[in-house]
Amino acid sequence: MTAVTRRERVEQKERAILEAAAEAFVESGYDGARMADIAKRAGVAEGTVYLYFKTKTDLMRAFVADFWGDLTQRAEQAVADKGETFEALDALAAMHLQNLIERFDVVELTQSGRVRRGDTPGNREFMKAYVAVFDRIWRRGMDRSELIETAVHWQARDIFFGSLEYAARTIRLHRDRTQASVVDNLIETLKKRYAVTTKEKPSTQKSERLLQRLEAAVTRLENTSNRA
Amino acid sequence: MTAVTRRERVEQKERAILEAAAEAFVESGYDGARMADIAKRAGVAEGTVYLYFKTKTDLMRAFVADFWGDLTQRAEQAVADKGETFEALDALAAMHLQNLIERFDVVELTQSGRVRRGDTPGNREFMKAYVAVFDRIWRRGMDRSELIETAVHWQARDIFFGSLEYAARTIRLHRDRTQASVVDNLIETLKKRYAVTTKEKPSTQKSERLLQRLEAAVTRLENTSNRA
DNA sequence: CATTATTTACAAGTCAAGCTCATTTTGCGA
DNA sequence: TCGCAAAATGAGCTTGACTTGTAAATAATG
Repeated sequence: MTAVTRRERVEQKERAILEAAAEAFVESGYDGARMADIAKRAGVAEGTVYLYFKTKTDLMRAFVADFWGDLTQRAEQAVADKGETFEALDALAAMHLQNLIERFDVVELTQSGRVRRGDTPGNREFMKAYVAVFDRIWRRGMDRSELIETAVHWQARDIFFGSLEYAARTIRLHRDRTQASVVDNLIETLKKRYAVTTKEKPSTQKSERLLQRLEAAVTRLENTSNRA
Repeated sequence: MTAVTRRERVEQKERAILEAAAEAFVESGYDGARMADIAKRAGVAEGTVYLYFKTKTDLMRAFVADFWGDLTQRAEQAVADKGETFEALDALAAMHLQNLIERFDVVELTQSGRVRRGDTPGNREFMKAYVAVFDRIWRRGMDRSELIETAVHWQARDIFFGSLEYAARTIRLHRDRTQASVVDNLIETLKKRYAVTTKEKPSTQKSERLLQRLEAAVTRLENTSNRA
């Protein structure tokens, strides 16, 4: 418990403050949270907090970064054992939606990332590593030709994350609407648009060959019957 | 300019304050905007602002409501003369994306709608009338059987608005990515998933039957001509 | 171990910004 | 012109993020 080295003690206190902040932010939102309260929860004077985090904004940034870091780990686990592209996407979507719904407060914090005009909020800066999980699946899918060649990576990604975020809001408002159906629908939609259909193409090719043969035959027959 | 009746004067002043607030919010964001500055811009004492709007939050709410009101009008116009479901959706999507990109600052304000824990921010409260435009198109599409019967209205809506919002962010970050392609892709995706394919399904069935018949005929003819 | 130096902690105090309220000004009917 | 209610004012009040001068704890030095 009680650490020995200086470094350990410092890190321990930093964690304590961060945890206190997390509680406060989740309970009261960014504006609602009071620095004084966070200090008290961490068992530290108000001034001390500022030795570890320059501003309140900084504190929230750290908190949000932590959050997305955790999510990324979980996402990677959820996806690890999934071989086929849409299986992996399904797992990722289910995970993502679940987290969005459970911890929507934090997600909203992420996006409302206090901007005082001028400094880049990095709304999505936090999400970069997280989004990379999707990117990896997608790229692998392209390599394996499980996705059509004309698929535009970033457009698919926006559909994926965008619709899930909106769905999360909807579900929070109407508890009767199920997560599973959202994920199923999304995956179905992506499949219809982006999946390579190994069955369809060949069959049309076959019928085209057939058509050519028929046309040739008919032409020939027409000629012979005309001549006759 | 100078109004006559008391009522008119009051309304005029309210508008002046609202306009001043709009400028300030767009320039500096919610936090950056100063009530003192808004008052000065509107040519009014700071206390006066509070006679018209109870709080700063209220002021922003009014501003954002106005904004979405305008958008709704424009959306309705854009969609008015579009007959077929996906044509209308295409027009709406193009309009929406355009506005998201142009006025993203306001959209972000909408979502960061200051929450002091407890009161519903009504993120989407503003958007209700706006979203109704989509709903109308969709419902009509169902009535006309241009959409498959199993389509889930709200899920489609979330895909529509969610992906457009994310796409808007992406496009703002990478100016080279085009709006048109996003809209095309979205509509294509929705079609593949939700459109009733009155031509395709029956036609392929029909053409297959036709093919079979032709093949049989040709085979027969070939045989007879061979025999001859 | 004593002393000095440095890092860490503290909490009283500053400052800025949203909001209030006692007072003044304005406009209208009698 | 007078009276009075509605409208406007701006000097404070309050709150909460941040600063800063001071004190405690820890490390370095002789």
